[in-house]
Amino acid sequence: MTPVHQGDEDAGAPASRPVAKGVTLRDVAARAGVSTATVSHVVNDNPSARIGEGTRERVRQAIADLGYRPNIMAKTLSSGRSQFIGLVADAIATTPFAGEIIRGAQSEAWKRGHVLLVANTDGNSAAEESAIEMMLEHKVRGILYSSWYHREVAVPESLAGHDVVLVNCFAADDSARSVVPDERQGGRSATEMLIEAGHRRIAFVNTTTASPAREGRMAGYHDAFRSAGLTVDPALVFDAPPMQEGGYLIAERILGSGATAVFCHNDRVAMGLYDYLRERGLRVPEDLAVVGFDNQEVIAAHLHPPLSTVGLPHFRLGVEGVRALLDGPGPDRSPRTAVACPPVVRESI
Amino acid sequence: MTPVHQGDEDAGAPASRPVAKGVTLRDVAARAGVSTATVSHVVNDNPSARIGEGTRERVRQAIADLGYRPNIMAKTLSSGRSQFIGLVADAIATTPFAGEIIRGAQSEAWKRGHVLLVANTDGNSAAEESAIEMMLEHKVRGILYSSWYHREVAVPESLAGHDVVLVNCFAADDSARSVVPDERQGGRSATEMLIEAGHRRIAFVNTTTASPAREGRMAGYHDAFRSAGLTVDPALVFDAPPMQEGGYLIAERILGSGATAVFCHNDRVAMGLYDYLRERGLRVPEDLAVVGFDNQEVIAAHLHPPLSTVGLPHFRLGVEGVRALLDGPGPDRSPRTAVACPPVVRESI
DNA sequence: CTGAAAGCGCTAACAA
DNA sequence: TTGTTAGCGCTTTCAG
Repeated sequence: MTPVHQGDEDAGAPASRPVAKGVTLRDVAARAGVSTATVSHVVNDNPSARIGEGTRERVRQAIADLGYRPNIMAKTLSSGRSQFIGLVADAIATTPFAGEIIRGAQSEAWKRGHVLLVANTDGNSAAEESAIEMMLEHKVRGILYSSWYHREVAVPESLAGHDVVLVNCFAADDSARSVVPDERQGGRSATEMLIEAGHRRIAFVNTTTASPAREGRMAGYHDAFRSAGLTVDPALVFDAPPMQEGGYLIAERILGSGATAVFCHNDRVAMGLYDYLRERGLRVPEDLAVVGFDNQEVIAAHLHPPLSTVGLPHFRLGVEGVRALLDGPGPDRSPRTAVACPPVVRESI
Repeated sequence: MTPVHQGDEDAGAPASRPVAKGVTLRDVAARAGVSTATVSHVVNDNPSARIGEGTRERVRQAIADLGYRPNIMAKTLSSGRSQFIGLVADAIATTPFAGEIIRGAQSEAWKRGHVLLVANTDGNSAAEESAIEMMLEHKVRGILYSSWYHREVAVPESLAGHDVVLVNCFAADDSARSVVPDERQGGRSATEMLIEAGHRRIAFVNTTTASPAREGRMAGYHDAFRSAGLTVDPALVFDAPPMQEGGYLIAERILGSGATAVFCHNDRVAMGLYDYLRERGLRVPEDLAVVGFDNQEVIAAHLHPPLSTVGLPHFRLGVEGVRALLDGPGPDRSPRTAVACPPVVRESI
């Protein structure tokens, strides 16, 4: 803002505006006529050192004039604690899911004055090793180990002895804290949307793949029936590969089962189902009410009609991950934190 | 691997395995009976200092025994150069696009021994400012400023004077180098797929939004006709909002135009078109051949039939971005690098 | 309320 | 071929 006179002792200062390059604490101290310690104190608002308002002001001015910017490396080295949190992800672009986890973690880390060191490994364990190595070299405060889909993982050897929290995944032996989506509640919510709309013959297309999602959503489906005083008809429960093709191919059997509504394991399956129905001239929700799972934006919100579904809380998973890391185990914190999957009502019911 | 005897002078070494915590260069030097300089040289394979094979081996051993891990902060501080590259993104999860850019950049940065500091701003300029500030504090070697969709941007003030390359975006005045997709060639490739399949009445559904994509793909569409010795029929060129709804609503007019094929501005438009056709009992490609643009995996690969399209080279955009940054302007490097958009042939033609 | 000084872990001349 | 020795920029007692 203000034109700056470079210190006379600094020959060859290039030009007009404040040069951030190489301005150190010492330079600021010199210009303000105080010691480096004092500058450090005002920069960090150190409470244990009361600085006079006048001095404080002079220092601020000097900082502004010089365009001073603290050197984090030096700060970290000197203080012994870094502001880095590592996040290793097995995917980053395959689905928006991983991206949401990263966004959540980043947002929370940011708020608490930390910065995220992200590495994606694409599931390659060599890449994973070097990512972890890199993070450790940067003296990260801890590591978030995440998966783009909810599953059990083996925590890498190299992470032993470090502060780790598993995000969207968990260790069989709970050797590390973890934050996961509440699949069961999600399955229940999905089913309840249909029950509340008056449906009784509600089919469920589960995935063919063993996974926490498969078990959890199934349990939730049962929960919903039970607490509504209804009973599940096993003839209404199907298995299909968790993708468009799966939904498309199972459609005929669903129609044949006499179901008036169907809860699909995920949005892609629902999409395949839509395709089949449309080809037969059938309408959603008049001929068949549909609810999905995942809330994959590209799909769910843009189908005809827009698909009611249950969201996977990836963003919050990221947030809770860094909280768990930064706040430590805590007294009332169980090793596994379950984050709710929110129902998203659109027009397919 | 091998049980370790902690140095006798180090009282209270906790236990069994090598403790990475707090092992410094000096510790290694002591154990190997050499100076810290020597250790530094072998750790960095410093060519300007020839170290005897014996010494080298002893040092390696000491490193292994102690579980030594270099402290990057100290290294950076001391050497004056960091290995960080900043990447500011305006989205990270909204579409897989941004994710691909990040993946590409990360992959290339990694190869060259650098680590990416990613920040997503969600288009919020306050967030952007603090992200940039953070990166500058970390003394990044340079900054990649990216957009999830191809567009013109205003390079933030705060980036002035720093090494910047624009990824998937560009500055009107070319004040910074940039790497962008070759929309024109993409549009041409899309059209050519159809021409080569024998189509002559090829409709084009462009977007209603002014953008490099709109201009470029349109130019490419014309290019393809021209070089095939054909002429464009203006009655076959439509505009529609670049989403499912757009494709769905424009479908009737396309059908009415007598086109046998259509090039859609993007995959989502193609998806909407598919919806309409299916409802009318029409078939792709028999009744209408369709090609999209973007190659949005979730959509294109899973439509019935799978959609032929043109890919947006996000991964390579990321790669080229860090190359441009690390390799500098170079002699034969123009301010804007265009990366090819590869045609992806599936079954809709 | 403010300053002096000893490092944090590593690199890079320069000596030996 | 290897060791000595200044720092890099900042934090943090401990004095004054």
